[in-house]
Amino acid sequence: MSEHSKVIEEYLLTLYKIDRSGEKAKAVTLANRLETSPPTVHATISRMQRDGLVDVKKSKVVSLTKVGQKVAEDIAYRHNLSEYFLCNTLGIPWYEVHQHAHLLEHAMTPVVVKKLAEFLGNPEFCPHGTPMPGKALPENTIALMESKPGMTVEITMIGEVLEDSVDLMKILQEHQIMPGNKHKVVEKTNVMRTISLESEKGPTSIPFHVAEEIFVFEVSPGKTSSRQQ
Amino acid sequence: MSEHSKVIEEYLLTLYKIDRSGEKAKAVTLANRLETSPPTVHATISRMQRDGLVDVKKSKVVSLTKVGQKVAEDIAYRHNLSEYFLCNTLGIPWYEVHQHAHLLEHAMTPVVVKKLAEFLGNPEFCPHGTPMPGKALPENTIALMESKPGMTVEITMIGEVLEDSVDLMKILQEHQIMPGNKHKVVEKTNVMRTISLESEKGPTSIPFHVAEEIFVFEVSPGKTSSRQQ
DNA sequence: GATTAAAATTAGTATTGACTAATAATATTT
DNA sequence: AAATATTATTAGTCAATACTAATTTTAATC
Repeated sequence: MSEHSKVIEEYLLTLYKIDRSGEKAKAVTLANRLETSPPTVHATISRMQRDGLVDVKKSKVVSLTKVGQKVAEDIAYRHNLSEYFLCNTLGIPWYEVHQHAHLLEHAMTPVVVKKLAEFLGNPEFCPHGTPMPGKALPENTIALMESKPGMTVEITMIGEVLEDSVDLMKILQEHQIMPGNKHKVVEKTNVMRTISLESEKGPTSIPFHVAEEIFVFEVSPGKTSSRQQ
Repeated sequence: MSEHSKVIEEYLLTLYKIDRSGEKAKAVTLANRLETSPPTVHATISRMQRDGLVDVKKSKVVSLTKVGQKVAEDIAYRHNLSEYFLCNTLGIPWYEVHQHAHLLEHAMTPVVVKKLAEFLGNPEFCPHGTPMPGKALPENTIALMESKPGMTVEITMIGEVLEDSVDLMKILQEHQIMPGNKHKVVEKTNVMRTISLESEKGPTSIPFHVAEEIFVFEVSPGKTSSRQQ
């Protein structure tokens, strides 16, 4: 069946995430994301191509084949399920579950996946709001970057690129920038390149580059959350 | 700290189990247990020696160093904890948890181990009755092989070598040969090379070579279990 | 279009972990 | 002790995954 090494699974997952964020995956991107050298990426992608997991176009864009996509979704599901479990069952801090899930995702047999999903009640989102493969974010979801001052927004998802930095995640948690929470967009300053938010817990300043990776939808100020974690 | 590959962790765990069962580990033993070739074992043991994980005596007996022992206990703990979780929390059948734990044991960070142990209430035995490193079996535990007809025995542990065969484990489960259950030793026939047991659930015949790996202690027929799983 | 910057690739190495075939060293048995 | 069987080891390969340094190709900018 699908007996892929940890390394190959990492490549598949990364390609899946890049694709889902709408970008085009080239070897450089992979080298940066996977923190490895371009020659290594080259060799690994060649092997994956040989094994029918990816296609490489003449434009050098790497994309998942049907098979690769299937496997990648499986890994993404295992990752998100692990995060949900670590966060909601074991009580491991929200800001660090990604790190631990990173290992677990490669060590779950189909039986474990199935039984764990049942145990958790088949969650549809990971603790950072990422939908399980097949599921989508609310239709009216936009990047925080696109929001306008005056709006009240509810966080839907913290982009996966942000999850890699535990320090940043810690700060987001401190300021309650977490799925389901509401914040008012106060100001957007091009000079400081930040967006100022305000919630019951106090004010926060989000740099533009981070705001690109935080996803929200507009709500009327008083409404309660429409999504449950 | 301890960044060991899956392969090295497997070797360490196997050495730990061999040692605990009182045997001496030689290269052949490892080759059989790990289902790999003698030259591979030779090369791997050399690397482990180089890295201070094992000692090899002139008699060719391989033993864990202090460091190796420490790491091995850690892996054994992760394995047993995983089994307990898979069995008691997820409800995966007793006879197959070993297989799944085999993968998970290499993918748990210290934080996950700590939090999972807390969640499970710090269990002291795996579902097969193997004590966590540091814990011991009841003092009066003997191999089923050593029991005498007429005795009523309570199962304490199914030896780890047996866990590798799902088919055998299934049979043991069907006959309720599981930790905590009581059976009467009916007969021990050298001709058939089996031990006949009887419990409320019916009679069972255990081949000698299996009886060597099942551990029990004698109880008075009516008594209730002295150990909880 | 020429120059420069960026990306891709090739060449050359290393380590881990695996194998087979052949040989050397121990044990075991007769 | 000699013959046999078992173990251990060496030699020679191979694939996966990594690296650096050098080169080629492609893209971007002047």
